[in-house]
Amino acid sequence: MRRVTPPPVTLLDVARAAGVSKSTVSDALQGSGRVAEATRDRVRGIAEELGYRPNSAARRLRRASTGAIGLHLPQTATRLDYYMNLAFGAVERAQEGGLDVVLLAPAGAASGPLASRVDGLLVIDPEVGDSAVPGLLDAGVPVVTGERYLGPSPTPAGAVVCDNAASLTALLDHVRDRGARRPALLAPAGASAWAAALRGTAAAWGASYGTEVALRTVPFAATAADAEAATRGLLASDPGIDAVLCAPDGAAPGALRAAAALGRTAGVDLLVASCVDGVANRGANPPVTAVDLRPAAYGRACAELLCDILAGRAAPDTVRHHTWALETRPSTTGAGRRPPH
Amino acid sequence: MRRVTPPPVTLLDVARAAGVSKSTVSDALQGSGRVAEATRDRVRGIAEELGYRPNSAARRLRRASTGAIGLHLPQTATRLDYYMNLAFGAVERAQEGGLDVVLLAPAGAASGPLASRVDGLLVIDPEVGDSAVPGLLDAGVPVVTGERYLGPSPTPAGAVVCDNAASLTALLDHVRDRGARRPALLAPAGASAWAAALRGTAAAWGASYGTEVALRTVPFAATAADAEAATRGLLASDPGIDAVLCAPDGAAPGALRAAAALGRTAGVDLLVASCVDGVANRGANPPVTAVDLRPAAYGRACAELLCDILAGRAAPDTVRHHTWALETRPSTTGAGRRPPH
DNA sequence: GGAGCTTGCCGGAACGTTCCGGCATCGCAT
DNA sequence: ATGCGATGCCGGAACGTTCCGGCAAGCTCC
Repeated sequence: MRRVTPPPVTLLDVARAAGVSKSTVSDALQGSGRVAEATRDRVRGIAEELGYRPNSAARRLRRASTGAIGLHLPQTATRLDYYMNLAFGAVERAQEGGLDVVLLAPAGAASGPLASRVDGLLVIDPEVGDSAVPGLLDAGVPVVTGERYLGPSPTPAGAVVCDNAASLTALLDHVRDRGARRPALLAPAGASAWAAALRGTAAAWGASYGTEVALRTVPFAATAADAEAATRGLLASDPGIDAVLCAPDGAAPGALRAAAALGRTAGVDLLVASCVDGVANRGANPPVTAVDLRPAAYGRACAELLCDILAGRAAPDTVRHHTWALETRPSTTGAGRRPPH
Repeated sequence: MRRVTPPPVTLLDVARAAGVSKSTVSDALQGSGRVAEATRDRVRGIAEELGYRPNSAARRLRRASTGAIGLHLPQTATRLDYYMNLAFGAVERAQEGGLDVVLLAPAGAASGPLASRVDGLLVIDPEVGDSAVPGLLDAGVPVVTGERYLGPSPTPAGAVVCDNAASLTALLDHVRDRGARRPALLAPAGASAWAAALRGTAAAWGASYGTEVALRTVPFAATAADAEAATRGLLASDPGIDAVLCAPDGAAPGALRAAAALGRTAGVDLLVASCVDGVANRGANPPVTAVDLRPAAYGRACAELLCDILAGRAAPDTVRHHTWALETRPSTTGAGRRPPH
């Protein structure tokens, strides 16, 4: 069997091997202090040769920083590949800044002394109803939220926001352009900034066109079954509806099912679109038009802002904007047009 | 503005407040050493009152353990909610053992001194082609893999495996039971244990029934489009095929699309099932029969094994088994039966 | 040629915890 | 009384790093 503990090489080992003091080694490797270039190179070489790996616990203790950031995702995230993409984007960017990302349990409560385990926190789509969020905002470390937090009290140190009003408007304009006159919105429940923006925008858009966007509330992470039921209800109470915009990721196929069951042709008779893109939309039949929030890039942006704040490169209370893209697919072909291909 | 640094309470502060030494405080809080019950309670109370939070960097330095485990997911995982569920299961269980989970970047290469940042590693569905895996197996910390690693060299300290042969057999038996006589398998590319088991099982099952299970290779994390193309190809080359088992998560809707496009009725004319359950299957039209690998429980099991190994409760080289469940849905109703409901 | 500056390096303290050995004190049996 | 083990607590060292003050040696400049 291999050695259980291949004895770790410390700074002192390198120092001895190089015939200098540990301070010099530290300075040489860190690029700090005053060290002759020749010495620096020599020390670097020896460290490399010995396979020196700095002990991160010691470093963290001394520097009073943990070298890690926490990532909190909505409790309901587990069904959405959207958040997986976002998480990996964040990990990638954090790594570039030398930071680890520790995944926080959605339940959140039982975790220990958060402040001593992470230097900062990424809180994605914070919902007012999420009991873990206040604790996170108050953990004593800088917090960057993905989307704003609408709850009371502690202001996060930063936020990266999407222009949800603009994206829903674009979606509504798009289905209108494809012939829809009575669009409906399956709006997410809960008090997230996203949900609030969508509801407000639907009302505003309706007002500006002299029509009203029918609203139906579905769970934050609605399933296809939720969307199907909501769509059936919607069409039952108002058969004139000719487009269903489905807010949550992954639920749009349910709207397609409802359409089929009610004898409507999705994409022609009844346009269907989703406010969040994801694998379920691309794989649906027909594929569903959606707003691509570019989750990986979103994750990167959040991590980047947190890195910048931690490094003092960005002021606290910085707000940055993240851009989206409209992915047009056959589910919004419209009656007057031939389906592509 | 709030104080930037609400001065951290150390062991020494508690000791002073309690009128004892720091050793006693440490012993009292850890439950170690010999401390009078009365003292222990008093110290606990004071620590609580002062809001004492142990500094994890110091603790880790002293204990020579990091208090964290790393989690590596396949590079292609970002599109699959399956891995998100698995990850959260692992986080939950790790937290019960007092461990943080740090998410490793799929690319993996650029990471620093892994061994000093984590006490152990979870490597899920390790593919031979994944260049990050050998480095992880050789990082000098215990590794638990989810599914076996088929590559050469370093043996992981533990593994949690699924009986993929049994689950695919169950799926094949199920479609046969529903009338299918010429099932086909959309098998994943790549050299993972999962892919290997599926191929082997398909061959064995075919042999035992005197028929041959047609094979078509699709990417490890195939999209619906991949599955659609593969299904078309399959049916073109052999129109007698009456069931398509789609290995990768999220791809089965493509098989449904292909069926529709070729004038077959999915669930009746052509049975469709998936070897991995996920939101895409549940939301498809019709919903797709699948093997539920219970990813959250799987993640828990992996984390639990690693915790046990780290705590010395499980021997190195332990292998544990994880159970699956067959989720029967309308996509495999079969010709002879009425679709449910 | 001495004052004053810069350069290159070093020693030691500190970060906050855990853990080991040691020292009183006390009770109990001899 | 004396010995002795158990109990309760304490002091100090150690973990490996960073960072600050300091000290020689060499340089410049009048």
